[in-house]
Amino acid sequence: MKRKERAAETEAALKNAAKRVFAERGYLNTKITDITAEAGRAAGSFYNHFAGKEELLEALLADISAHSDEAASASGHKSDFTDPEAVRWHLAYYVRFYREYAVTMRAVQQAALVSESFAEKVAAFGTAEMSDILGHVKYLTDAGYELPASPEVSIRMMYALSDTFLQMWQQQSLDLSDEELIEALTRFVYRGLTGSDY
Amino acid sequence: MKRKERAAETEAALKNAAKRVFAERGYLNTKITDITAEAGRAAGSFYNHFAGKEELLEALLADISAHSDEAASASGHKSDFTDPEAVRWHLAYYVRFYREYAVTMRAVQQAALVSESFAEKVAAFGTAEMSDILGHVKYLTDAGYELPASPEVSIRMMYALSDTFLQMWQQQSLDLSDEELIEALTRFVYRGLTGSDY
DNA sequence: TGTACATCAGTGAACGCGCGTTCACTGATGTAC
DNA sequence: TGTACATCAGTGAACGCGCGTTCACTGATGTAC
Repeated sequence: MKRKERAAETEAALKNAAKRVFAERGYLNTKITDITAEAGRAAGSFYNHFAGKEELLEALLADISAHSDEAASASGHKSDFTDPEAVRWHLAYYVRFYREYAVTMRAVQQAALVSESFAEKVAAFGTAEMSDILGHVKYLTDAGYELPASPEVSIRMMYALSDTFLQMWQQQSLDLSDEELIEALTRFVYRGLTGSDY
Repeated sequence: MKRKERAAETEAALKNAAKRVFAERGYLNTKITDITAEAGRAAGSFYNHFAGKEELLEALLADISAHSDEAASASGHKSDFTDPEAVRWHLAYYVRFYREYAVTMRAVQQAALVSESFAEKVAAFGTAEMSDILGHVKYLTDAGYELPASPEVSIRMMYALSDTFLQMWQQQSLDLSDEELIEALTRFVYRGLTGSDY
């Protein structure tokens, strides 16, 4: 079984090389030969493993789902958003997630600009996350808090904020520690949703 | 002077065609021949007016600055952010701006993924807007409000929210009227910045 | 005002570069007997 | 265990497609006299 091992090694090398190269110059700017060169393999080798750049990206995406599924329903999960700690927990989770998979996430977002199928994936991912949170926000309205808009719109604002701000943070390295970042987001979001401070 | 007129007409036709085509399939997906075809001109004609797709985009961007300069320091400008109306005014201004120039703005953002020089333009635009707002936010700290984070970070959160949410709104047409959109943003931002409702 | 020539905007076929993709070949690993 | 053959992962030069860009040409507009 040395053959399959060797193939698996090459496939892993290509995926890791791709992540490095995507991080450096972006998905759209990356040529297939950039990836194979970074991985130290011949150009032709790529096609033993992937039909093209898009399929490689799908493989990277599949890796994420695999890992994040096992971490789902993680311990400490609080769903009552009247408690600022519940909001903080979710944002912290998101920050950790984003940090770990930032390269692939950004690559997928870039691919979505050019490929219909990736655009759909991104949209689906977004709505999945949103429906997750809808229940949490219900605690707020039940407790008499007035959201800034409808629950759906409020959540989308929350995501718009978190997502883009995290991106800024990663790229231009606002010099904020993880804790400061999470604290800033939590305060802004909690205030925005509830209309009151904590 | 019929010659210059004709040239100006063609140039305008190319720019308008480009905007239409960018809106339809995105800047990165657009070929030069897509633009010339949409404009009803021969492919070669393009190069009488622009050195390439990037230069055309720069021309579109220049059009924006030209128009938005004249609208700058517009009437009704309020800078004291302790007044929710001042926040609303700025967000409304931003919404109008974004709606009018959405196509070009999105094209520039896409170009920034692939071109160093456009990435710099985007960054510069962002920091320019930010320094604009810094003074407005000072009213809040002076009045004893506690921002969710440092002024710079707070403003970046405000922009992250507004920018991305507007993009969502444009693309997937959340069915919100202009007024509802502005109201939702204003409440979320005002609450986020001040920690109190209005 | 008329004529001869120059210049310019526009045309579209042709060219050529860049890069994705293929394919004949190599050497190693697996299989059959 | 050994031998002969088959299969497979990897190689990299070559191929060819797509698209940006060029350029010889056309017809119209401008200029000189």
